Amino acid sequence: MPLLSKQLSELVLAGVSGAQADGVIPSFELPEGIHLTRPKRREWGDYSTALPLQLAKLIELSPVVIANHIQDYLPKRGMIAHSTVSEPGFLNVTLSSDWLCSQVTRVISEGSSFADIDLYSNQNAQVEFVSANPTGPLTVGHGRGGVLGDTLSNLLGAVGYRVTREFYYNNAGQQMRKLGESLKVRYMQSLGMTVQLLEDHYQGEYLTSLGADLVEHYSDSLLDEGWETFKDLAEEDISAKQHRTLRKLNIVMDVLYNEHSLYEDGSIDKVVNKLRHDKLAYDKDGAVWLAVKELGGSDDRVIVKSTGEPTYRLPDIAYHCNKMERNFDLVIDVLGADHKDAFPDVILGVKAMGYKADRIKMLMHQFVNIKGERMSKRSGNFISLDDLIDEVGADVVRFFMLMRASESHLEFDIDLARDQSDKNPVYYVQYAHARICSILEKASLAGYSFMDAQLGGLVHPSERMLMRNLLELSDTIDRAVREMAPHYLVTYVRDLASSFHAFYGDCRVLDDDDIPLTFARLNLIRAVRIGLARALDLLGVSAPETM
RNA sequence: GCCCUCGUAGCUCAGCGGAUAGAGCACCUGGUUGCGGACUAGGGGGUCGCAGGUUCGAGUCCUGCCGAGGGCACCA
Repeated sequence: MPLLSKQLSELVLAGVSGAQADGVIPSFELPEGIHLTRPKRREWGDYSTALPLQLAKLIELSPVVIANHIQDYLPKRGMIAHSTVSEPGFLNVTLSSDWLCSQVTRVISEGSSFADIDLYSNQNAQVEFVSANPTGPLTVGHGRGGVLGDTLSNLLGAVGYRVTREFYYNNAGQQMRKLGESLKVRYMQSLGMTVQLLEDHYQGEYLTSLGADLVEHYSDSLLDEGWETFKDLAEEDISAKQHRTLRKLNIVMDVLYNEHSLYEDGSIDKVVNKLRHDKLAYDKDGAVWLAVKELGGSDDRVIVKSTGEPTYRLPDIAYHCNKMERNFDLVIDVLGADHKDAFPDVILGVKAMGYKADRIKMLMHQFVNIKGERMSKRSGNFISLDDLIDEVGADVVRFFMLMRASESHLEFDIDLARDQSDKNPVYYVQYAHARICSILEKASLAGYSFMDAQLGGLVHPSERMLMRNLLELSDTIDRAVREMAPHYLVTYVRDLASSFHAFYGDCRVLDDDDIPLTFARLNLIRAVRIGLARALDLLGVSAPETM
């Protein structure tokens, strides 16, 4: 079904063109769509537009006069009950109750797909996120990227894309050698030998315990093995743990893409050769440089070190060329603030390779700051994503990670997150869902059936507000996708829960003295339940029937 | 020094160029002999960092400055 905003927009534009056809206002090219806002005061109706104010520049009439002309030609049947004009030139519309009720019926018949938008079907999207290297446990920062990427993927699915969730990891280069060496030291220490880690080795406790595990399984039989063996063992173990952590958050990747394969299949060489051939890469001081300035960027960068090893930029470019080869219509990189500055260089590199890189978008997120008395007991100031999930639960982690705009710093309040009371916004929303389930259960036991309900009479302000909020899900999804901003969905679901709780206080659902109203309200809350469940599902948060 | 993000109520944050800037928490006062009180109605609390500019209209766009975070490697 078309977006609520689009339907209204078309009606208003029909009013404009009607007025134009009669010569009441001059003719000009109509805009694609108009901007609607939810007015703050009830007497201004359900939606408002400042279109007359904007048109006043174009056509030399006062905004109020224009608004009145548009209003005269506004189609009044159907979704709009009536309209008003207010100073200094707003056009306000009020939705008809019958139309709202008909939409409740529609929501119930369409079920969980009621808000899906068929906008990008047959298009493929790829979302790359987390992309941690297999050198240690995932951090809470990875958690934010993970939840953002996964939820954005869900949203893309809701607008029709076929989505590939992808995790890119760097298992090549000197850092992996250091990982192997570090594990070997831990292994030897676990055998009682006196060896020390170097300063630039991986100091984490997880390698100590892995070293001990290796002693248990292999005794001292690995002593003659080189760092490569230990690297493989560490990589396997750490990767498995990373994905186990992600699975706890309901995140399952479709593709794991490793950097090493780009060396094996010649992609890296191909990039260097082509760039050199096109004079977009050159040799200097024994290294190969990418001519970023030539490409319109800031500073030239080394892509192959004088040691012959590529820097991370080169495989990144090759990897993104590979994405282009896979013909995705949309490619999104979810990156932390610490990695985002490399993105423009990669895009320039991809363009230099002859691809249309404007299909590639970046979703940047700021860091997570953990706040609270109850930090992890395990290790001082460092708390891993795994610890955090164990501490507060997956639903809370996902919800909290999505509460803020991604470009804002996120303060994760562990004390609030652990609080299983009304203070916690996750429970507030889930409680609304559970409450509805409880009423529906009670209704079912009392013998109410939903089949033949005539929906009407839902005219209480709380009912209207609830219906209106419910129907905004598709607009919310649309906007969240357009702006790559999943947090709009959190705002939506909190608003919907809030308007349900208000409705619950104002309007009793089960009322044996008014069966028609009971049926109508039962259907209303069934529809609201669908909306809550769908929004929570997109967020990757559970919608419990009891709590 | 240069680049990116952020700066809104005591705290954490929403706010799609429009009307009297909102929510949660905290604080104060009410509400259920009702379908789940994990609820709800109301109150106090604001120089939207500062200064210019664009606009009929700026928290929102532009410029400069201040502050916080991140980046500016032959690390990723």
